[in-house]
Amino acid sequence: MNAHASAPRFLEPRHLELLREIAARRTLAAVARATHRTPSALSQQLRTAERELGVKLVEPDSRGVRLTPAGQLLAEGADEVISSLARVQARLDAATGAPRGQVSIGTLPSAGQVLLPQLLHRLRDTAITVSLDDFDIAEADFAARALDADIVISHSLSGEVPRGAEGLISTVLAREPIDVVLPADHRLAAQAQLRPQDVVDHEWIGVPEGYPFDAIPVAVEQLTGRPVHRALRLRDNHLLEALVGAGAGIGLLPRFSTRPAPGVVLRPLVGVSAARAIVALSRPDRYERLAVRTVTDHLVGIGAELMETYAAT
Amino acid sequence: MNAHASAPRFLEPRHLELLREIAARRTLAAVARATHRTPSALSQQLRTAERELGVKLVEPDSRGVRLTPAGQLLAEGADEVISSLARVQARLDAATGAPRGQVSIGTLPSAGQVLLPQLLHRLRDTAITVSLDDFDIAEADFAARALDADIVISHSLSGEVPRGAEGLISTVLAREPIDVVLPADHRLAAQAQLRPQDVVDHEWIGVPEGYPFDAIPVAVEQLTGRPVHRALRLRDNHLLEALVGAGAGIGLLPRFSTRPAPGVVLRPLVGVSAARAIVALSRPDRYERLAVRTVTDHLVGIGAELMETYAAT
DNA sequence: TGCATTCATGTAGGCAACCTACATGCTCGG
DNA sequence: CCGAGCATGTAGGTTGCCTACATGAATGCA
Repeated sequence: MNAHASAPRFLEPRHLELLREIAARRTLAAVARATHRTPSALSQQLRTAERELGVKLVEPDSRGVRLTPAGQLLAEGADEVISSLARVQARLDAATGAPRGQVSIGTLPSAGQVLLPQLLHRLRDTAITVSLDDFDIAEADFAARALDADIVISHSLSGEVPRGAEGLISTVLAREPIDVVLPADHRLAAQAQLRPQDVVDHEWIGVPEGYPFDAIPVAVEQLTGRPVHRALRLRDNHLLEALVGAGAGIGLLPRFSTRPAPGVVLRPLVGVSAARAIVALSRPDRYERLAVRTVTDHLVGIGAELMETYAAT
Repeated sequence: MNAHASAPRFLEPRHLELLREIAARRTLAAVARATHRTPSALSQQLRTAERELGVKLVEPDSRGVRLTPAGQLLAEGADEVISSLARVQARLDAATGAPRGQVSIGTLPSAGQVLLPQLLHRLRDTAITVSLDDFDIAEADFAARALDADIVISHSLSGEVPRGAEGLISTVLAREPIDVVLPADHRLAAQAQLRPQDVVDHEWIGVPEGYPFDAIPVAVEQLTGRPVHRALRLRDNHLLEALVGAGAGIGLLPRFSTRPAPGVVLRPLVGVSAARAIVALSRPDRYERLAVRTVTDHLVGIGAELMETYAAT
């Protein structure tokens, strides 16, 4: 653990980032998958880092590896260094005028559907390119995606920031009402708006437990003191809409991203808090990049336009 | 100036440092000399940096180069990044227990003579190695040496920090009286201490103009209103002492670093400020390194011991 | 208690990056 | 007008990083 061979002038950001990734993902293989490299490459990098620094950075730990205290220290320092690098780069980009580079976005399908077409339009003729991933997951899992993507478009019904997003930069893009979706010939369709006691005794099509939308039927149950019967639990909004149209029950859909099909109608739900916050999440060091900030700013603008559009109607 | 080819994940510290060096040294050839590389290597690095960033960083400027605004921006950012890297490294070193690496010291010969033997002794059995350079130069030139060395041991008669050392970390290591050196059989040798009017009319052996010690005869001239006659101007203290012993005149020597030869004696000079501050200078980013701080701390300790030793006698 | 899965790590070879040596061309000063 | 000093280009060697593949260890399930 001695015999350090002519250490390079600097601690290498490459190594720091690797350590941070290991700290976050717990296993070399996971880091390798996330960074599109082989575990072998990472293992070799670790060894050269250890050789350069003269310290052990990882230890075997059952099936995987564990950071040594020294490794952990560097992993923590990584944020500081990488943020500083990104800050300088951002200043350069700002001076050069045009932010550049690839911004990776992970998004809910429903929110992405209304936000991203506009975004791509706005990014046309800029040096920013976008890579996309989409997923529909439990509220608490959105934060984990901020490891992979520069910006995660998530939603929260519990407040302004999704659970688990502590330590992330979170920006509210819009507040979107969640409406009740009914067959057009449903008895309740005659009412302009619906109260909890109107809907509690009908057959529901819900979402899996832990999914944000589930907060609404839960609130209805608490308010009325009666159980909501969820006949089905689905993730995909369009599938749900189709089933509602087929008379399988009533459901909930976000207002902006739903253009009701002929057989169904949307009705506002009043008397419980029935809205979601659409929130962009970023890890602080990723948010230092000007391109990332720029995209986030655009998303804020698009969200504001969206709310205006619907407020006007 | 477009067509950026898959920029690496990070701004490279290597490039930032290069730009900072160019900002400081004004010419590629000078940087090449200072970093022991060829100008060609630097030129190529610049081109790759420009390719990666998609910005021109330098422009031809008469015989040399000049940083573009973008280059200047990055050169300024370099301090931030490199300091941050060094800070993390310092934390690692502190945790590992032992600071490591090479610390380059540039020093005055006289101060080095009394400080460095002790320093090397203290660094025995540590992982710190020292490289040395020595020079005897004008007070205002010491700061420039902080570009090359991690620690510059300099001195100032004008105050606590040498002129030109703004922006550098400066640490006072010791205050050393400057005594008058006389032939042992000189008439003034009978006095325990000497006043300006005692010495002004004798033949002096001085230092080149601008050198710190010259401040003392200048003060004597101002105080007495009479000119000091400098028969010779020398840099080397031992040479001066030998010539004083040979009766060529009287001179000034720092007390700690002079062990008077048989034929000469030292006498304190009172009535003017006759002392120098021995000061360690470091560029802030270099000072972030734990090894550099450790060596500086040792120097402070050695300086304190030195003053105690002389106060006791 | 096997047996497949999931890790980490080692080796060999390709590919790109960096540097030196050398040559060329430009700019200034005598 | 010529030489000194500087930047830049090219060719070639060396090093470093990564993939592909093989090995070995630990885990969890039948």
